[in-house]
Amino acid sequence: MDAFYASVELLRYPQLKGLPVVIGGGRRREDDVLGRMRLLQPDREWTADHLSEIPVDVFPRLSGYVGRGVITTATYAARAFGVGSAMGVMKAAKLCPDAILLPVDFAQYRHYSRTFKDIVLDIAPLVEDRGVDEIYIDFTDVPGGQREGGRVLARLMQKAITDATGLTCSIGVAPNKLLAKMASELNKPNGISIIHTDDVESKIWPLACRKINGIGPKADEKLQAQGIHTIGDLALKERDWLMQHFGKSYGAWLHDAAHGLDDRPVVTESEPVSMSRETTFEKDLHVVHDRAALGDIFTRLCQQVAADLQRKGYVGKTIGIKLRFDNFKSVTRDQTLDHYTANPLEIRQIGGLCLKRVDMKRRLRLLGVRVGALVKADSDEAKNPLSSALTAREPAPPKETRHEQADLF
DNA sequence: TCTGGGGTCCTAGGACCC
DNA sequence: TCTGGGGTCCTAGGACCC
Repeated sequence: MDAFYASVELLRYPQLKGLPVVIGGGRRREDDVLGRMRLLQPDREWTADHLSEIPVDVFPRLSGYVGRGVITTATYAARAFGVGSAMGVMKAAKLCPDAILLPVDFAQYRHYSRTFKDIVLDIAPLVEDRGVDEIYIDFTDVPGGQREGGRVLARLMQKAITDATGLTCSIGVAPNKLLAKMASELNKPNGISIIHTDDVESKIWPLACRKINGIGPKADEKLQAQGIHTIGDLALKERDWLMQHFGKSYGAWLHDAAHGLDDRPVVTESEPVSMSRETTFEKDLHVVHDRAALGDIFTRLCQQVAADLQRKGYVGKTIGIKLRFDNFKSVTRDQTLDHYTANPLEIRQIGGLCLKRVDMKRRLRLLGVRVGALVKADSDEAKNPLSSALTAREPAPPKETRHEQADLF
């Protein structure tokens, strides 16, 4: 298989190029720079067509920020200050107070995401969705896909995307998904990189292990402790040794990944497994003291997740809740029903039972509701969950660990 | 000044069945 | 009489990704 990995770069203000900019935070509508321009210059029109005319000094800075938001992404100039994705905004503000802070705008991202994916689908039909700004493409059977090792097709896509959206796009080309994704990062932004099997030693092995999609902070820490820093270090380790230290499955995968091996297909269709809604409070809430507020938030989350299910046409039979305490420890509880539902009242009721099984001695910072084990609302399974499981047992009743405080919830 | 929200997949133990 | 083994489902937690 030949794979592309393409990701678009979403910064749309040319006047901010080269400046430290972070996107993230949240809950602050006054961050809307177009709104500020309408106030500053009400005599003329300010729409998305005029983004490039907004003076740099009108954009809000990190320094004034108050809240619990995190950074979604940052420009390279901002990263030079040590600011990066997933970092708390308050911490970023300390590192680089003058950086420009842009709010996340999911409605706009969805729009550009759709355009980006539609353009690629027109050119190459086998596309795997990896979130708003990323896709894998299997171009093995695309006519002309092999010209210049894929570079011609990659350039064509880049041009089509930029013409339609004004966005830049980085593309990696390789024999598989693992290498295509790594290739795409070698030449950002708006680059094209091609990696062949023979290039793994020279182009991949010098990279840090973290660059492999699937090695996160925990695995990396463990690898570092073993003196394994680069992918080359990893490739030198015996398969058996890795399996002993990292588990049979993960160890074998590490070994394959370090050698650039990956046989996962590009998956064009998939069904959702779960849907959830969660929220972090502006201030930690106390189960007793803030009982009414928590109850309202909980009800709203149940309504939201039910609406999501109904809008997308799914029902689920595992209802779960998630709590995060003030010490950042999380717990989850769930319960599986003998039928499927997308009913907010039922989700709320079962979720309430799950809550009672949690020991609430600390203040809460997050509450979430999840519905899993999804099937399509119009499927046979949804109408008669026992039809495909005539021998189904009565699920074991959840442990009756009731906690008095939770009753107040 | 800590640490969002929405997901997927894996592991591991216990229940239960054959 | 102290003792199977395989398979699936349920639950909880955690790693990881975008």
